[in-house]
Amino acid sequence: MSLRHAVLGLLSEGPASGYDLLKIFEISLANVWPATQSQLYGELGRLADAGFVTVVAEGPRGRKEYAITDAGRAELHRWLVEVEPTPVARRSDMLLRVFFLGVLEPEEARTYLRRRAEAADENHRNLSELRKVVSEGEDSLSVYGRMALEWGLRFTATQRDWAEWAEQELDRIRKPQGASES
Amino acid sequence: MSLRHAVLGLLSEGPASGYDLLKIFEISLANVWPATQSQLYGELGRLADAGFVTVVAEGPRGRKEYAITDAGRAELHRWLVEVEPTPVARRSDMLLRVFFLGVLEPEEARTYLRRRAEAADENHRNLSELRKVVSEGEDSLSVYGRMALEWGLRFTATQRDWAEWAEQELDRIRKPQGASES
DNA sequence: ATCCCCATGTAAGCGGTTACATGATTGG
DNA sequence: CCAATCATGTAACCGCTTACATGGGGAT
Repeated sequence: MSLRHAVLGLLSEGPASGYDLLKIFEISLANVWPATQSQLYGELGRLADAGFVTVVAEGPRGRKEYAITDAGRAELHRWLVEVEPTPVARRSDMLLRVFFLGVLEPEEARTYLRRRAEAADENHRNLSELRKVVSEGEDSLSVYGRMALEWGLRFTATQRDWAEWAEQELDRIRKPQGASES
Repeated sequence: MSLRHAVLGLLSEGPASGYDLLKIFEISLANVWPATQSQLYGELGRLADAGFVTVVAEGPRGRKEYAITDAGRAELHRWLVEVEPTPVARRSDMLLRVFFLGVLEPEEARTYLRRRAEAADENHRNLSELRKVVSEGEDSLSVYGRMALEWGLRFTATQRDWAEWAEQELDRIRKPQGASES
């Protein structure tokens, strides 16, 4: 149930409409907690029912501006300090495929790992670009967002290095210990 | 829809019952693709309907032994070589919290990051232990399982290092560039 | 006999994705 | 006036989690 806390977190910086929040999700939280329009409006309704947010203004086109309440702030704080984060990579179909590499031809397995390294490297480059773009901005979200971005950079680098190592490892597996050529 | 391919992958090593598969999930795939009993039996039924597996034997207590079919093997192969793996860490409530570290007292934020480092280190130690346990075993699942385990080791180490870096970074954020003490 | 393990199944609920649906307002 | 954008909402579906439910068979 993190979407609700993502919303509370964003509203803790100031009031916003569902539409505003959606934009913020797209530009700044997209890489850590993507949310769809559908989900967002639903959650805002539930948050209002629970008393964690209230409608503070109504604008044109039925626009509703929400603000966080004291109860909402308390809930956000509780989530931040008391709730243990869920393990990051609990499910990975990328690693699941690794378990079954044995059913592939050696060449196919190699290609798979090679592609993992390339994909990781591409992600890494994209994040590097993103860092340049967001390097200004002294608001809280930007400052801590860069901290999260650093995680992404390190993570993708690790992923790339592992995939390259694993590709090497394939040879070791097929040509075991004592094997000498010729 | 990776559960079905996890099942196909396991059955590609030989026939097994739902119960057998459940045990294998618990001991070897638990860290990459956990599955519950409930899910597993449902999926086996659907796989049979789709013609990817068949019941090859019935044992005591209603036990049904499933084997993969040629169509199942083809589907497994297709999934392995053609389907792009989904990005590993698409959602992270651990990183989501990082975005909102600004709402906490400096001391609380520091505690949060410290705990991340500790948790990562603990995971790292657990995986190191696991590696000792599974270091034998020359079957395909063990060999490639160790490759996946190496990913876990590198990943948890990166996570720990990042959290330690981020904790340092907190100071830099609160005491900006030109600030001198006294 | 009894207890533990083997063994399979069903149902409710939750969060997320995709698609559908509608309409107002503003800028060129 | 027309298009793009603002703006909110509903419904169907899918996979995962938790809990419930039932019963047979082997070991001591």
